[in-house]
Amino acid sequence: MTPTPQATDSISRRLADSGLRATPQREVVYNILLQKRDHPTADEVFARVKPELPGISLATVYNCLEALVQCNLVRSVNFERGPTRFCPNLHPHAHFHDVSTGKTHDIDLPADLLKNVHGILPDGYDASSVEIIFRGKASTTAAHSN
Amino acid sequence: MTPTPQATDSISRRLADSGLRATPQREVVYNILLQKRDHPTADEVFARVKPELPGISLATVYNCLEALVQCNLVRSVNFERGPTRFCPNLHPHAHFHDVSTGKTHDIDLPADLLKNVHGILPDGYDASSVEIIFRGKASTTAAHSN
DNA sequence: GTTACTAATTGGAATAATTCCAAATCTCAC
DNA sequence: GTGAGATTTGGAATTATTCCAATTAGTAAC
Repeated sequence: MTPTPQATDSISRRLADSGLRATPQREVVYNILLQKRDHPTADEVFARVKPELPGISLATVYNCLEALVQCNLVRSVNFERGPTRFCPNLHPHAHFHDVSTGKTHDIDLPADLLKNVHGILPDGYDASSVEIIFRGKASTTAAHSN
Repeated sequence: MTPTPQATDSISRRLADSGLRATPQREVVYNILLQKRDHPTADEVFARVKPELPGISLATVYNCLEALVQCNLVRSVNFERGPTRFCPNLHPHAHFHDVSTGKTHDIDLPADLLKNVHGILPDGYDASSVEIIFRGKASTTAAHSN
C-alpha cells in the first residue's frame, strides 16, 4: 500500500526511455496515483497534489498525466461521458464500473482470455490494445477495492 | 442497407415499452442511424437530420439519442476523450477503433466468448453489460465497413 | 560554473461536448 | 375540445480539456 522505495528510480528510467524528463511534479503526480488507486480524475489528482506542491497548476497535472500515460506508467480509462480517469498500470486488467457507487474496480485479466478476446478479430485487424469495461453492481462484500 | 419497412413500427413499440412517445424527431434520428452505420457523433447526426427536419435543434438530437439509447434501440460508445458515438443496436458486438483512419468497425462477439469474458468476474460482481474496445490498425482490405 | 538550448510549468483564455432551463408546442386520454 | 404531462427549442451555462505565450528549470558542452 505504501509507495515502493524504488518508485522514484523507476519513474526516472521510464520517463527517460520515452525521452521525457523526471520533474518533481511528475514524480508527485505519480506517487499520488500509487497512494490511492481509486481511478481519480485529473481534477481529483490536482486536489491531492496541491497540499504537497502548492504552486502546481491544473494544466501541469494534465501534462504530467499525459507524460505518465505516454511512458506506460499509467493507464487512462474512459467510462461513458465523464472525465478521464487514471490508474497506475500493473498487469493487464479489465475495469468494473459500479453504477450504484460510481467506483471502479480492477479485474484481473488472465492471459488466455486476453488471447481469446483478440481471437475474435477477423483477418486484417491488428489491435495494439483492448479495453474491457463492465458495468453493473458489486455486492458490498466484493467492493473492498476501488 | 435500406431501412427496413417495419422500422417505424418497431421504434414506436420500443419507445412505448419504455414509456416514451414516438415523435417524428425520434423516428428521423433513428432512421438516420440506420442509413449510415458509421458510428456518428451527435453533431454528425444533427447535420444529417437537418435536411429532413430543418427546424430541429441540437438539443433535440441529444434528447432523441438519449431516448433511443434508453429503449435499447441504440447503443452509445465512448472512445478515449472524444465525443460519444452512436450505433443502432443489433447483436452483441465489440468495437474496433482504427487509429489511422479514425473509423470504427463492429466486431461480432460470439456468445461463448461473451460468456468467458463475464467469467473473469469474481463472486459478488454482477455485470449488466460489457463493452470491448480494440484500438489498432485495420488493413485496407479489412476496412470495408465503418 | 557559465552559457545556451530545449523542455516543462504556469495561468488564463479558448474550445468542444454536453447539459440545463424556461417558454412554446404537441399529444394523448378523457 | 380541454387539460396534464411530455417534448422540442434556442440560448445560456457547465464541464473537461487544450492551447498559448511568457517564465522557469534542467542539461549538456565548454
